[in-house]
Amino acid sequence: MVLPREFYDRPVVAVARDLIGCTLAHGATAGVIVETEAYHESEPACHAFAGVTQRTRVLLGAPGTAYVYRSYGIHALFNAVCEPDGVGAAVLIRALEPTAALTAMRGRRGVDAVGQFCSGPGKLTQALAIGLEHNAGDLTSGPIRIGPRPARWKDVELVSGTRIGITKALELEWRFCAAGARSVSRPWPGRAPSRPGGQARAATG
DNA sequence: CATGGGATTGACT
DNA sequence: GTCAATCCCATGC
Repeated sequence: MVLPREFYDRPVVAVARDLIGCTLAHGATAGVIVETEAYHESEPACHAFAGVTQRTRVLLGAPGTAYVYRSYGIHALFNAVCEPDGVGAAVLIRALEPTAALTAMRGRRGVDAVGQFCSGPGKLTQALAIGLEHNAGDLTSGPIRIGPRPARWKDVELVSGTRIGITKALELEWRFCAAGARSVSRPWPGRAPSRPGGQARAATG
């Protein structure tokens, strides 16, 4: 079961929220999405802010397409393109809770702890063997599959915060996470180390 | 054609 | 806490 193209043809922040709790699978490996960030051409942290280039062609393309790019020369980061064709917007998948083929993930990641398999945008692509060759692939018919929330994730509680690792548009609270998720990429911005959840706010919808 | 900058991670102090 | 690895892309000559 795969989410239809219409799911992605909506405001990117709504899609980022709704993707929490959904499943991401490639081959035998799979996990539940527990952390996302939204990016939109209207704000400068988005690659599409500067307009159409060869790099952003996919990002500005049809919703329900994979946008995979290399970060810091090392890591592949996976995004789901959103909003109508011609609008540059995508959801960055930042963390998963691993659910299938954990042995394969362990081998690819080279670490023992399940909590380290997919707790970051570069880690999950390595664990699921998602690479630049998947850029521009169709998420509704290709090898990478995003499915609806399993039953126990139907009413997942969300927290929101500001995005991570960027230098522009720092004020936007476009990062979403499943409350209590263990496999998150980084501590919540501004929270005290000894007080988990300190500045995280419950998402209103 | 040369250069600078990352939507990161892992190792080290 | 700091810092290097490493490469694609956008920009500017």
